[in-house]
Amino acid sequence: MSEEKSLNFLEEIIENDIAEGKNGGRIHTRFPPEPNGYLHIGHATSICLNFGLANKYNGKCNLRFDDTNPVTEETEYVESIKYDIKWLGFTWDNELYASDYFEQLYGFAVTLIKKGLAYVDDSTAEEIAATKGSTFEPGKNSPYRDRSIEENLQLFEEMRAGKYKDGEKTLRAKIDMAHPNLLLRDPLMYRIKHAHHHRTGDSWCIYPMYDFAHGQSDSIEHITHSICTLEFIHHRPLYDWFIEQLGIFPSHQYEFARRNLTYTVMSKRKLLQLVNENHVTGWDDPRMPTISGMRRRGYTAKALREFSDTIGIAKRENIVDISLLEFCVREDLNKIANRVMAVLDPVKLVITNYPDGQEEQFETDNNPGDEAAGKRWLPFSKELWIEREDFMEEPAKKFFRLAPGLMVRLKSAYIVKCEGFKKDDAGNVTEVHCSYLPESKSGNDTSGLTVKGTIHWLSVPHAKTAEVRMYDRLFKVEDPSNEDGDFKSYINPDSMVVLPNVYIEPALASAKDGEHYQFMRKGYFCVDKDSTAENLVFNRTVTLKDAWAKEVKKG
RNA sequence: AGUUCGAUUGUGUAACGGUAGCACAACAGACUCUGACUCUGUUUGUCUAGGUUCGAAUCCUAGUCGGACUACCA
Repeated sequence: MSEEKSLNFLEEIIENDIAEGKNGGRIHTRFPPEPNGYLHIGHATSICLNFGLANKYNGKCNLRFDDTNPVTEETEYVESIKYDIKWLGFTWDNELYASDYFEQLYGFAVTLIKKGLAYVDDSTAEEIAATKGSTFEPGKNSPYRDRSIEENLQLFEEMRAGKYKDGEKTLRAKIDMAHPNLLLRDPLMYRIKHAHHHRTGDSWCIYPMYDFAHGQSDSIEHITHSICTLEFIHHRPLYDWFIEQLGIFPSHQYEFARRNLTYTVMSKRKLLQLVNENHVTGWDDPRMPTISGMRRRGYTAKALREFSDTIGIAKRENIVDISLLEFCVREDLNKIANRVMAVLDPVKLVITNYPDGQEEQFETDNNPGDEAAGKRWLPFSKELWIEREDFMEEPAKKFFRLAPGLMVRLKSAYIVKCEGFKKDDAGNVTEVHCSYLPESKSGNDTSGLTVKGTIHWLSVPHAKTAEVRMYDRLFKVEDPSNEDGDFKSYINPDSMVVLPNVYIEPALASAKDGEHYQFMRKGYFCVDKDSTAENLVFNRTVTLKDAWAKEVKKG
């Protein structure tokens, strides 16, 4: 496969810029999160994009926290964001903060005042909103719009000095109240907030608006390609206006369409609701589309990067099928996860012709696709646990498992033939009775038989137990945000089903937090951080593809 | 209404005037000591209407549909 991978539209722009010698061929991107929440899969895409582009074109990528709103931002979020980026496999060139530029930004504001391009406004928030106009109506000039430069300078200085209360005054850019782009109708540059900032403490009581900080921060850092999502496209003319009036480095912003995923929600507001209203256990609940949640669920960084690569990047609205994400997760886990046996819904299998009290050990591959993963031993005895669904009293068509008269291979052990079963008064099968073929021993099979089915099993006296949390998609509908009514009414009630007593191989008892396993024929699972010495907890990361389930569905 | 971005199979993304391709999903089959993995094959697409051209997903015109914008949030 030597075919060239085609370029996405950002790579095309970058390669053109390099070809034309723009910025001396230098490429510098940045990832600019606000430290007011946890990163989600949408951010992961942006991280992969920005860091990936820098890597590909031998450039640099900064991590810059856009921390211009002290009320919502916290150091805790800074730490979680840094952790997630590192975990995803990326390293930033500089760790920066918009708050590092507060003094410089203040200077920019003074410059604009002196050029007659900014003014202090005494209007209230309501008055400003009321005079903003609308998409079909121009706005009205503020009565304070024509204050003298000297007066503006003095008032702005007093704002900084703490002479005024929150909301009493703002600094606004003097652009055009009739501009067709609402964002250019004298946008706010500074507001008063007597609030403690996570980094600058109490040294400021005025804070720049995002729009007055973001573009200039990029400029200060000499970012060549400032990449963000489409909803900021209307802000670009404003950033360009500030940059031009200030005569500073012309960073250029490029916008791409944010990625949406089926069966989930992505907005911070909605995710926050899920957490606050206890629909999930926290930001890192394995059902959350947060990076921390997916990590806990057992998704790997490699799978997330692969997913990001595969879905590509464009400008049209989209909703990516979550099965693609799941495919990427399986693809990676298939390579790295050791196979083990676990019986989730047990029924006892008794081998009638196996001697009482006899035990054997069978050797089996940890990963048949990876010799280096090694082998392990499985204890075997007369009584085994098997999966309840692997037995049918009256077998369906194409059912290749156990039913009276049918044979299966016990994985890595013997071929057994079902001779009968026992039921309780309620009609539930309590025991399956089989005979085994001693000459069919795995690895040394002289029986000459081939059976269609192979099932997993666990020796009753040797099996240990664990708690298993079976996760499924969080919502019942593809696009919960687009349905009528409250998105939360579409939560999947079965998104987490806890199995408190699952049988596992004895070797699994020492599994460690975060380890990935494939429970053969059942799916990929990982050890949850809630595990204790007494109670091991596994999360189901994702199921295996299941052709039989499809067959059953078809009826 | 204004500004602005967009429209290629069920989903995502290519094709840069010259055979509409790739991945996922779906379907059919092969293989299988995991009904997994792997492999093979199949179905489904250029928003509409005009125009330019030997030739249009691509260029032009007009329309249609969808998104975003009217926070002292980012």
